[in-house]
Amino acid sequence: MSEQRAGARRDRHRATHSMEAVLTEAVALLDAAGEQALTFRALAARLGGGQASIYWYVASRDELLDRASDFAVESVLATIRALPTTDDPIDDLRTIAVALFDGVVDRPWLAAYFLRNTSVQPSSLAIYEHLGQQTLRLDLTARQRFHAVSAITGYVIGTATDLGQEPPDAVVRGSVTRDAFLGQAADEWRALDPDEYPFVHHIVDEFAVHVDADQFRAGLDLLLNGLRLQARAGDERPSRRPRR
Amino acid sequence: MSEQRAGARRDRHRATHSMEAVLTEAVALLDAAGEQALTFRALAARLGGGQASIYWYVASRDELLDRASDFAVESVLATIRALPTTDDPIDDLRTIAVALFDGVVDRPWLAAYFLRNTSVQPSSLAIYEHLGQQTLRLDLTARQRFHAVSAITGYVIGTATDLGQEPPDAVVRGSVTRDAFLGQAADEWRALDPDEYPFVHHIVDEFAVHVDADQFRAGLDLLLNGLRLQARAGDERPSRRPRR
DNA sequence: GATAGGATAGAACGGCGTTCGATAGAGTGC
DNA sequence: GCACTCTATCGAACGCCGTTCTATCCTATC
Repeated sequence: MSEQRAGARRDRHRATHSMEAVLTEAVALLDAAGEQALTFRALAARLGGGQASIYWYVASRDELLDRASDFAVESVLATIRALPTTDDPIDDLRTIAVALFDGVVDRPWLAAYFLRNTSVQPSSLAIYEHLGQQTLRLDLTARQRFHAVSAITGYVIGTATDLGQEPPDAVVRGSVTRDAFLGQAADEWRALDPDEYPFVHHIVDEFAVHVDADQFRAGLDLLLNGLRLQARAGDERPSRRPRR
Repeated sequence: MSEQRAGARRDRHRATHSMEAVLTEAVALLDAAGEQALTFRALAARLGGGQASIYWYVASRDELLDRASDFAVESVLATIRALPTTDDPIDDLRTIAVALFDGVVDRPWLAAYFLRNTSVQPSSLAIYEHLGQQTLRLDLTARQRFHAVSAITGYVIGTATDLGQEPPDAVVRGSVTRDAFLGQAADEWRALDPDEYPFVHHIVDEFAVHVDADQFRAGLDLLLNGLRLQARAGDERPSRRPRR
């Protein structure tokens, strides 16, 4: 019995991890307080072990960040895979883009991952492929398809990074509502010289009440309408097609 | 004379800075080796003084980064201000967007700044205003203009961040050309299962020879064509206009 | 039982941002 | 000429960070 007690006492300061546990806790830290909150000390504390142990699973903090990000992207990919398809490839592109946006906008660290590793990691490449397959159903050249998918991902990730910014101070703590915060920023805009900033004054009321998701959707529709136009142009010009 | 020598000796280990010198050297460090190369120790060494002195000009590293970024954006803004205008507001939007892209794509740290401070800093707000003024010449609602300008900035900054990534290893040192690097990535794509990745195989040849600036321009044109379409629709529907 | 290797941890190192207290020099009032 | 103030600078230290080194425990295998 004394040996058992001694063993139990030893176990108390000895933790057992696993790759999945490491990544899950890393994602939890990232979600809680952003990229800079992911430290080996904080992660080790969550796992109940020492910092050095984490190095058995990853070689560096950069690799930890990459693996944790890819881990999170996998769930976004699963969502996208489960989306239904319609007979309109443009609509399907929109659906996929919205799903990608939704999966990234609340996780700024994830957006940075997409921008960090362009099409190197398997999950992000799979998302790229999913978008691309919809363009195969449109009458476009290979180059136009390449450009279209790159444009969509650039727009989605860029906008998600922009809109995903956490408000500077106290909106998170609930002491200030999002509307109040927007209203304050709008007031600063209204204080600008109207002759020098006519556009800012023109849209400040829209800005004050805007919804991020609507803003994203509106820009996405501009892009997709442009793409639809391009596909129709290809459709109506038989000279671009192989001779019959 | 002995007093003069003593004074000169004292001056030798006493540096005099200025806000402009601090920001200039900070930008030089950022350009040379990216955001993480901007350390107070490295900056102090460049300025020939102590680290603590820098805190007289900025309160923190974050503020240093913000001020250095705004300092750099000012030159982009100057470029944009000097651009000529035509009778086609869409063309002018394109010109401004390209200038913004060019000013940001070679400076990943600048793109991060745009994503960090959405329309808080004066220079980026001025660029926003410049884009917006072109939309005032189009037949759109205030909301449509707000969405259009947000979409353009999101696309430009997002794409610039993406394409501005420095190649992982040795392209910078010149040991590997950009084409060879692209070719290697393309070969990895070609090794994927064609049934699972039909789109990647479809566009891999375009990817292997693509030019970043062309890719950006193509996506921008999709966005602007969508916007032109929207403006024309507003033009052709008098019911949307005030009754005569 | 002995042995090998998978898995864990303590302690330390150097680098980082930041703070503190001291102080040199330039300007000001008398 | 002198005391005083304010601007600008600096060395030294603190605490946190990623990372490494080394020692150890635990488990499976023979």
